[in-house]
Amino acid sequence: MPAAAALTPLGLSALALLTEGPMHPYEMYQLLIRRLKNEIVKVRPGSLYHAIDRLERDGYARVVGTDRDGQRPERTTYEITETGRLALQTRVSQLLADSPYEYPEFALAISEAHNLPRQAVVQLLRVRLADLRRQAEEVGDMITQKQSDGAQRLFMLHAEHRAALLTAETGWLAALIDDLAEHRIAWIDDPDFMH
Amino acid sequence: MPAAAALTPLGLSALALLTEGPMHPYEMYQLLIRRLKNEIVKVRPGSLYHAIDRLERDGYARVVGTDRDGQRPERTTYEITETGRLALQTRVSQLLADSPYEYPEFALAISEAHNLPRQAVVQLLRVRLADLRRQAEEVGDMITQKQSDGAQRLFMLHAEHRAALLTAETGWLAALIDDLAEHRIAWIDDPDFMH
DNA sequence: AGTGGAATAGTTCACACCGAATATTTCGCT
DNA sequence: AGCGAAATATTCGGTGTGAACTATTCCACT
Repeated sequence: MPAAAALTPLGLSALALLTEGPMHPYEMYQLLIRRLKNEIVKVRPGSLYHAIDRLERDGYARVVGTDRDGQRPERTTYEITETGRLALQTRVSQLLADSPYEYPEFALAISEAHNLPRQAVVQLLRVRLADLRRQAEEVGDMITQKQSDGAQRLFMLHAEHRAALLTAETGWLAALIDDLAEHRIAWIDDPDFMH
Repeated sequence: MPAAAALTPLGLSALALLTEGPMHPYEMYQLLIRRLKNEIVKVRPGSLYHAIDRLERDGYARVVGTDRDGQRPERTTYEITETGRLALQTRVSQLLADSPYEYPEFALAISEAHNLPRQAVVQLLRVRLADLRRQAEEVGDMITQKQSDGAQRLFMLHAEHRAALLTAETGWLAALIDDLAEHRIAWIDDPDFMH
């Protein structure tokens, strides 16, 4: 077993599912979609099969047999190993304490925004702001709705987190747009801009 | 020229550099590092060369010649094309208005946190909180320092953005840790937890 | 003056991952 | 009978990463 690189997000999610019992890949796919994990990790069939292969290769999961339902393609069922359980907990711990910086593309966009004229930037940011506000509302609704369904708060933490970030981002962005529109920030297309 | 997929972050950065004049890859690398773009995009020599090849393939940049300094490896100099300028502005516009959701790994970590006992989670989150606070302070210092250097605010926007997000995240996290530590959130290892 | 190790200059390559597209079979409907 | 959707899986090209590789310059120490 060579090296075993860190669990990728999808690998981690798959391994977490195996914690609930043996499963075949397509079943994992279904569950991930049904549980909306799709909002938290990017779930694509192709990537999932690859991720599971790696789990096996690294000794975190093993094949417990293949069956077939009628004449449908054959399914391989996997189960988690002890090493797998350990790896899962280890990785979750790591990520909780210190998830690595992720280079949001928007940061890049602002840092290259000077390639566009001020007014264009203002317009574009207004579009973004509207969109962020919509998302914030969506997440907010989702939370209150689940809450009234009596869902455990434990399972809504990620939504709360997202809500907090969205609020901060909309606030900051609204202020920025204002400063830009009111010429409180010098821009490269100002007549008196110099460097 | 087939299709030309969207500029990747590194491709975009490289193209933006070519805006300032013809350059060879290593020079771009140096500049990116010196200007701390490294904090905004992941800059690795290998990826940069690939990214530049793609710029050329897609007609956004073209070779203007190769020279060599003594017996050092030969360098190829590139310049931006008109299509390239257009593509740059188009992509920046897109990203400003609507950068796609990026699946922060921490969200995944919280949503799998129930695989660990409550106290472990509290401990780990305390570590993260300390780290986030450190980062927030760093960014804050960076901003005030550059400000007193008389740097244009235009070039500090990404730092302001990051500061805003860090503040929100530390605030939310501190509250969460409290709620967890004080048992205000039911956890799977509670004696009376049920679902 | 000579030697050897770090730092700089500049690039290439093999491998791993992701994700879109694409099979292939079977079921449920009309 | 026919046809679209579901079930299940694989293939393949694009991208990024880290190591390796070549060649020079700088500098400390003998």
